[in-house]
Amino acid sequence: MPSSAQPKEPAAAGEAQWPRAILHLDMDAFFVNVHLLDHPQHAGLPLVVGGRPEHRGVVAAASYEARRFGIQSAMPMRTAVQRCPSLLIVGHSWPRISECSQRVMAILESFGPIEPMSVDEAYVDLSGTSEPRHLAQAIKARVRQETSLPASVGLAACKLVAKVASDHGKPDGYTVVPPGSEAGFLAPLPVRAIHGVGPKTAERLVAIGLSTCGQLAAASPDQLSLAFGKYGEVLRRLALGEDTRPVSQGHARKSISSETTFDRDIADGAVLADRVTELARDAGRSLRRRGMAAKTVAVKFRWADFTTYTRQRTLAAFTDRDEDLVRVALDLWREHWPAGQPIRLLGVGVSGLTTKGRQLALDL
DNA sequence: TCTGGGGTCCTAGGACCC
DNA sequence: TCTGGGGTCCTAGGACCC
Repeated sequence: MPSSAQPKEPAAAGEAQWPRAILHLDMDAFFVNVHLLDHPQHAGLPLVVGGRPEHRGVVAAASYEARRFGIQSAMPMRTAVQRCPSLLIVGHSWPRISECSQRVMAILESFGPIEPMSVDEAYVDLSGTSEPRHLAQAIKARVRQETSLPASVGLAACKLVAKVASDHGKPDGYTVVPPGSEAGFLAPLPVRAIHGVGPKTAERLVAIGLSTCGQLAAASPDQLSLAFGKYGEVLRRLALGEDTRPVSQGHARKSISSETTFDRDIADGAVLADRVTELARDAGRSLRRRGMAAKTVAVKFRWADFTTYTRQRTLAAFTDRDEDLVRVALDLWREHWPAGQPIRLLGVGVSGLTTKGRQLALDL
């Protein structure tokens, strides 16, 4: 676990020219530290934010003290408690998390165009500024001053490397990767460090002898193409730190969904139908709150053995009405639920979204 | 007593149209 | 006997991320 708060500047060499300057900011153990703002007496304890073990909860965020017990996010809470019986489990405080997130994003926005990736993470485009390093330090300092929350930042000429850099220095990190030193910075890191290389891809890469970014970068295009098709070349370029994706503001939402895992698997059709109805109404509320309408409705099932199905249907027209969403969701559910089959999770989602304004314009 | 909830993107196959 | 192609829409599943 990296614990240094010292600035790290691999291959720092003179004042480099920045073709683009992209900062990635990632809040450290965000949910945990937001909780500690209001409960300072919990500081220093092994603490996690997440769902209760008796409700099949998982860890959303773990304090650094909890991590020493081998506890990580996404771990089943039951497992976490086994590893640390004295673990303190607290729920999410969504209003507080949202408020802190908005304050952080407002600070970032005052420095340049931002692309938020989640509540606790965003890119800032500092291209064209004369002193991106100083700005990166100023951003980190202002976040700390104005929110009392620690963050890690990474500065590089592309998004991929900025992201890896912010991760590299955690917690409280400040890592600059000057232009030209990207490949050297990435080379010793495991392929898993690349954003987009998950467990499956990493396993396949390791199986063909490519464990580090340096090995991936040096692999023959033919070998990669054979194993990964077109994606092979993408991977190789990422491992070299070549990434031209822009920092883009204003992503349009593509889907909205609501799902629930039951404390115990349920096989009672009446109970399940009620939950499908509630979930469809949740989706309807979300749509209307955002002033959107949807054309496709999907129902998601997860059986006791964790296998997961989705079944979707596209309508003739956009809708944001509970009545329509509930009807389609219930139809899908009835058509595809083998009566009596115990269900672990139910979900209802909508996609094919449009804003109401555009829908009205089309209707006229 | 394993395994949340909210998303995005990609692939692949079938239907359908020109 | 032949069985083109490209484009778009739709569905389902999987990898991945926070």
